Amino acid sequence: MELELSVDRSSPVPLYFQLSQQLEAAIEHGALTPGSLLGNEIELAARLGLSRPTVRQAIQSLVDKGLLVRRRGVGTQVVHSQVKRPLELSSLYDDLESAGQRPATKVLVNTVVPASAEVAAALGVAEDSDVHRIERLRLAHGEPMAYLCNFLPPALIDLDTAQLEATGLYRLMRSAGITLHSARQTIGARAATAVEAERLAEEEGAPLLTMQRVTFDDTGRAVEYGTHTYRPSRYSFEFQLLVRS
Amino acid sequence: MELELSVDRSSPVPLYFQLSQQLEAAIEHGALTPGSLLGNEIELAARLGLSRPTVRQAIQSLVDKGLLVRRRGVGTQVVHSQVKRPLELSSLYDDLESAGQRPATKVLVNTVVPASAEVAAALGVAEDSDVHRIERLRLAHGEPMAYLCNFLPPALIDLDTAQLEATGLYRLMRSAGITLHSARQTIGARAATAVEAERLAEEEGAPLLTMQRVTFDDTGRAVEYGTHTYRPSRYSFEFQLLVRS
DNA sequence: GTAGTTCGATTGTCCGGACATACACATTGA
DNA sequence: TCAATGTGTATGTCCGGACAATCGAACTAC
Repeated sequence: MELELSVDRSSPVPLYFQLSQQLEAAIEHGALTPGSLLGNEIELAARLGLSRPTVRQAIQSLVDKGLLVRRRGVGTQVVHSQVKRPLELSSLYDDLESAGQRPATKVLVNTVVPASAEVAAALGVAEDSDVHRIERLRLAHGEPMAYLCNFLPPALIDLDTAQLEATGLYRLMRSAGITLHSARQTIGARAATAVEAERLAEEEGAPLLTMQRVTFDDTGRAVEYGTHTYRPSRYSFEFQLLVRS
Repeated sequence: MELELSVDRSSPVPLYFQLSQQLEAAIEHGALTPGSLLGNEIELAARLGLSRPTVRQAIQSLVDKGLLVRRRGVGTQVVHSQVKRPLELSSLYDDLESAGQRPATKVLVNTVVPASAEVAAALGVAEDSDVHRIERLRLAHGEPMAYLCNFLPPALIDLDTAQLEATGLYRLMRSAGITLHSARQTIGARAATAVEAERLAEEEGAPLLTMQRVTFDDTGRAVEYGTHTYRPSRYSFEFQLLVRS
């Protein structure tokens, strides 16, 4: 079986990227079956009219994604396991949407408040300086699923309530030209207080899943701090990890 | 300020790796301050007597780790944020130990059982075939912290109870020559049953943090399936994420 | 003064080659 | 029979160069 691969040299898309996408598609589509060898790099490069470094760059990106495994003296083969998606800096909104849940958002609060000590420390701004505060209720199938409380530094983005109800916060930030880079997260659990129970239609004392997150852009600025609580019967965190070798 | 960098060509350690380690150390140590430019690649290569691709490979590995950011036409600079550690495929034991908690483990069960449907599906073995089952209680400061129930395929590793109490499961597997590759994890929460409460010295109905994980080695084989419950007052999941661009 | 343009600097992409290293397998030897 | 050795093949590392794309700043023109 010969895999059909080709590159378009007139395209502005980098050659290694064209190749890696085709390989990834072939794996996803099943044309490259798990465990199968990929053929050696030299020959592959010759077949495509590319140099070996370019082919290696394409392969390496898929190795980094966990789709391929290289073995010296053996070859490169497709990992045969149910690799879903590696852990991304994901938003709840996108998670739900990709699960076909058609999420709804109700904005409870959208205002500017002085930063508390906790918020100031997380965002790296002065205490009592102005920060945006938004509180949202995320619903799926009409049922409350999560309560989201977020703080953003001022002058970063203007938060329109209508937009917040139509899409997710991360998507808004990205379309505002902010390139998200990393986030620090803590996931825990606790018993619901009376107020929390009321918000999420749970009983007081019921277990809640909690997540706190500080998100940074590519310059290292903190761009968002959030405290979220989820109903564990409706949501859990699910992700794939890769070892860093 | 000139950063002291040098490579040892007689060392078997790859040159790019030597360089990346020195740069990482310099960042960690503070010699390279956040936001500072790294100097252009050409000049850096010349100074070290290396080629540009080698220098680029070193820098790239740190970019992948989230320590550096490249900007075309500008240069490469150190990310200025409190980057802790990226999310690793971590073991609870290592987590605790690195936090200086001196964890203790009590092995409750270490036996071989026929695989249930759930376990068989997770490990990719036939139902009712033999699998190892181990149940452990993880303690810190004499207090129970987590209850760990794990299943392993047979003939992979022999599980000595004494060893299990002395170290973590992941460390045992690694030293048995198994190279961990990826894991699929689910984190949730639920109320403790009477049995769970008893084990963890909690009250019935108290919130518990739960984690299920299937771990794969580099050939894609499932090598471990685990169901863990944590006391949320004693433990929470904390990690750093990077965006995949 | 402001907007548009040019230009230098720096990374991004790609090439072709060379040698080292590790693994699998066949061969050889005891 | 079994272990040690050799051999082929594939990836790992490294080199030196070339041109393109992009960013920032200085410069120019209105």
